[in-house]
Amino acid sequence: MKGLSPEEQLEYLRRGTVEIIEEEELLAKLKRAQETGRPLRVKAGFDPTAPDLHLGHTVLLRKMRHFQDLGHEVYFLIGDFTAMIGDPSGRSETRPPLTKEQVLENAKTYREQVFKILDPEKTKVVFNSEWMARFTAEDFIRLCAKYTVARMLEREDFKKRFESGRPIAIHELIYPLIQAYDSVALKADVELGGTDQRFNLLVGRDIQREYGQEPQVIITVPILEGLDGVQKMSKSLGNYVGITEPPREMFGKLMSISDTLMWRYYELLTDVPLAEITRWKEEVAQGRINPKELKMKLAKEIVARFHSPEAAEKAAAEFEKVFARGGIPDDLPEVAVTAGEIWLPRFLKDQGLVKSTSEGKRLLAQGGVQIDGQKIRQENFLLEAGRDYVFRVGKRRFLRVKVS
RNA sequence: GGAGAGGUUCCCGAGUGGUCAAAGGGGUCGGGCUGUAAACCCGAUGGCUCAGCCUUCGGAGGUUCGAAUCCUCCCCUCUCCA
Repeated sequence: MKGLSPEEQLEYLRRGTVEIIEEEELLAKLKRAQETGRPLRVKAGFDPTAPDLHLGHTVLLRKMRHFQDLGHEVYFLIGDFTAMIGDPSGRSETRPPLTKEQVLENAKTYREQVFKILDPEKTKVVFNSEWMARFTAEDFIRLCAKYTVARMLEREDFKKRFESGRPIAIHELIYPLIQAYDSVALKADVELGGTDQRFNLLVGRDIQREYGQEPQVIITVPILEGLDGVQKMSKSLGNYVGITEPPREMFGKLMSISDTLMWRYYELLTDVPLAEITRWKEEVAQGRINPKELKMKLAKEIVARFHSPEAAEKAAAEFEKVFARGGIPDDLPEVAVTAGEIWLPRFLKDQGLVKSTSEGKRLLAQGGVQIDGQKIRQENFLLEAGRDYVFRVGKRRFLRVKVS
């Protein structure tokens, strides 16, 4: 990777980005890095409140990794100081401030998860409290003096709120300045962020200039759509694939995405060459490839990355068995019970297969409950001694019941 | 500080004294069709010891045979004026 020319590096980095401001500057920096042998300092900030990473976060992490593969230095910035302020980007609810212990705990989780993608050798984890905690009131006012209210109000959401008379707390206006100052403190050459960070990243350029530094290049990456294909992937929307999820879950979730979304995931979550993806699209359009095959391939690749190739193969085989051939999973949860007549709504609830007896009744009535492959609709069932039954509720909930 | 609007079931949003566990839409779940894709069709969507009962309409009281709907106080959000 290090053998690439600056032009080739730029090409490599361009994939899956929305915007690079400015490309010429990046090229110049890449050239200089190669000439001087001094790698670029690449920064990306993370909020210490959300240490549970999902595939959406990995779009950015992968871009960071790309820089590392090219020999550059990545600063994984944990915004513990800024967490006290709360980034106003997007939502409006205030977040509770975190304690030092919580921050450290979250940072630990970050490290565990993030290095599934980043190269630990080339990653420097830093906290902005390192420099912000020492920031004096005087420093702070000097920083504030370098930007104007009018410019701050150029940001889309501030502008809208201001024009419609909705409140903008002053600390919200400060946030971009602090983030920008982080770039000064780190002497960042490049800052990466999602498209929703665009404005903040741009402020970083201005502030660096004010402090006599060469402005950072900013690179924005798309916000990944969640499993629904519409809204951004997020834990609270429940449309995410967490990177610590078990292989089976990961695989199943990825198989349920739409074909359109599959292309998007290929582009942003894998290193499959774009030319290859384009070719596949044509072959699918011509009916020469069943998109399902490509989706399996995608799911396998992602599971393999976060678990192992073996785990991926196993997940794929089991998926085929259970969903394509109507079989049952290899290892399903088991319970031992005594023989007798049971009332299914209660039984299903007690076994955790449904949330309430009412839900159990509903599913039964709707044909969503199977025992040994037979749809069961009546609420009472006789468990015979010495037999095993396999319960299936909905598409994916299974339970083996051993009766004695 | 003053004036006004509003807080409804996961979300949006109807509902102004009984026929309201509460319209409609979204989401979700189940079934059908499939490739656990999309689209589409059907159904469900508070809980329970389930033809009945219990708990829900910001909170606490009150009026009434009966309240999400009326009254009182409180909490919260928003708009306008200062």
